Amino acid sequence: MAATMKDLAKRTGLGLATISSYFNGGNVREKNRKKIEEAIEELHYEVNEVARNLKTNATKTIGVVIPELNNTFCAEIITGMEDILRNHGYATMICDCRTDKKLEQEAVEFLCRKRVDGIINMPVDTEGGHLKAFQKTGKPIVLIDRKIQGVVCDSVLVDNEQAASDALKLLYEKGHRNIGIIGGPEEISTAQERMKGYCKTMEELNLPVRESLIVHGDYTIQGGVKAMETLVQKNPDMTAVFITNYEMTMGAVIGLNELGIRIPEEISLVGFDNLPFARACNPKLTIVSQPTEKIAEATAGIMLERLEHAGNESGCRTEKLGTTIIHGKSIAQL
Amino acid sequence: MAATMKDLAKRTGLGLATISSYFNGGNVREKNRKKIEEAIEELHYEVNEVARNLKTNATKTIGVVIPELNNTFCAEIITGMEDILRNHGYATMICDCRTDKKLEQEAVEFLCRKRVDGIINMPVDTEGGHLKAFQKTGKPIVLIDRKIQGVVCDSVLVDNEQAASDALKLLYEKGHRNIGIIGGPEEISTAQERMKGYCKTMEELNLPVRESLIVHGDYTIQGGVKAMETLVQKNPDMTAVFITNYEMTMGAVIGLNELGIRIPEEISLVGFDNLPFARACNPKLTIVSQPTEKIAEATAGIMLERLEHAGNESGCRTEKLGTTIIHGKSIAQL
DNA sequence: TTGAAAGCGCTAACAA
DNA sequence: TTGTTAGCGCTTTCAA
Repeated sequence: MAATMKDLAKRTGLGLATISSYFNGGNVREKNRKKIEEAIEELHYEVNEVARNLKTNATKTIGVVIPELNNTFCAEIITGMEDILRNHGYATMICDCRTDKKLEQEAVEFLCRKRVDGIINMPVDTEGGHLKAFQKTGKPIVLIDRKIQGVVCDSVLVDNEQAASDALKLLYEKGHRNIGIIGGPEEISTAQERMKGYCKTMEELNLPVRESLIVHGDYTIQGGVKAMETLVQKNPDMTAVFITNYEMTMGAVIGLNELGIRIPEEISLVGFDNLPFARACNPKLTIVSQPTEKIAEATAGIMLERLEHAGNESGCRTEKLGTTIIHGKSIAQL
Repeated sequence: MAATMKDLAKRTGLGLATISSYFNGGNVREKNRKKIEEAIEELHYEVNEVARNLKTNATKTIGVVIPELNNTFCAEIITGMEDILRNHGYATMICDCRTDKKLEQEAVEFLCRKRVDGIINMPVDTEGGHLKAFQKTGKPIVLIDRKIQGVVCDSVLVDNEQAASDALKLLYEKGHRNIGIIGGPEEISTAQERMKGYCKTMEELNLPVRESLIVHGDYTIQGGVKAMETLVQKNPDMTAVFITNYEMTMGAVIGLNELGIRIPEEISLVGFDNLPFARACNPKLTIVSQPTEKIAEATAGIMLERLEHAGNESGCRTEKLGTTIIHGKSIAQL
């Protein structure tokens, strides 16, 4: 068994409180400090956080529930958040729910039992029922990327409507009029917003919003491949496509390559996310880039504020971040 | 404050032991079972794992320490492991040490204080000093992907030498003789083995191992770009390059594209990892593919066995898995 | 089958 | 500055 504070006390002849005080930054006489440090060394003592957490009723751990860890967008955000939270003394417990509502619900319950101090969630269940029980504990919840109906809490979002609008206008300026879109799952707010941005901007530009130019993918690579095939087949006059997430962008490129359709000579493309991939494509892809680093900072920032100024219930904050377009060579000038 | 078992006891008029028994699958009279369930409902009771963990001296949590979460190879393995471990009742605590030895050491210490039941590590520090203290606790450690010197424990590896050899032979068969390699950091065992496979196979094939054909990259995208630039500049007669990890493969493709060098007409390529990326390249990349799913299964499997048959010290197991070549169109027939 | 009580390792209030 | 002590929420003996 590992050494305990009691062992340290016995070894040094000091009281438990002195030992505890040593670990919690209290005043300990220099001589005793030395004694304690020697004992720690000899006994290979390591604080037992489990016991500490039980006593202090705080775990210094934040639960993170995401749809898919194996997804660059998620991974980048998590990497950034973990870094910031760790630097503030908070650990991170990541649960990948594999885009499954039931697993998501289980993940939240699990984290609840683990008594995490807060939850960061990129939600799969758009109703938000999975968060209700946790919210009753009064601990903070921060939502990222996607809005949900039923839960009142902080969130960090991206201006998806504007992002889509920017992409469309860019294609328009280059002379494109028959512009297809590969949208996402209809129940996800980001997909709705990007689609709305497309439709609104098409109308603004006096372009007809034709049914056949709209395909709903499922945010996966294979979904992107299929969606591109459908678009190409249905729209012989289409000159450009806007793809609304990274996986489907990859899929769209695969689809075009496999159909032997040249980018941008035959079809122009505006993709989404993942700069290195865009750069590695030949020709380089023009993409809408989401500010993952800023999302991470904003999310961690809000969480830390809630944790450190608990009780300071200042209504719920919503941070909305802008996207940028990274120019490649995947748009032909018509 | 959240409800406790005491509250349930009070509410139902039962003793603490009965409540505990209910949660731990013991025999509880049907009538009391009902009462307890009602009380749980009313009080929104959730087991406090922190307290349970303190008492049972087990957290049912596995620490995972990796160099970079935002790396498909790592992310895929973790996703697979997490799934298996969760299905066996174990949670996962992931620490991304950002390829930093100091952070890696801190991560292990942190997990130690958190009293995780075991650690899975893709090591950055090849000396293994960071694991020494944890190993003294007698809890299991499973290493993935990379060997280290000082620590005797289970590991799950890939046959990197064979992987490199396969790639080389494939290029040789297609008529290539001046074959460059973009290797990894010299201290990492996977990089050493892949390099060894390259050198040995070149000799076997009676090809001179020329200094100028060997570049050591740093396993990053930008490193791949630079390495490819160097290789091309130094070797006008080089017809093919073998790249030894995914990030550098991406970098190599970017480098060639930016130099305006055509694949495979001017330079043939064998890359590493990430099938979707290879498929999205134009032309499709031929790659060495590592069995991430199998690595995940093997690692989780060994860990679970150690956890469930603790004390059954059967020496250390080393699992070595094979790679496969996925054929694309990035090799020219000379 | 159930209840009473001890104790896991720690923190913190209080007393010295 | 240090020691004593209670108790965080749970599991687990032991008795009933």
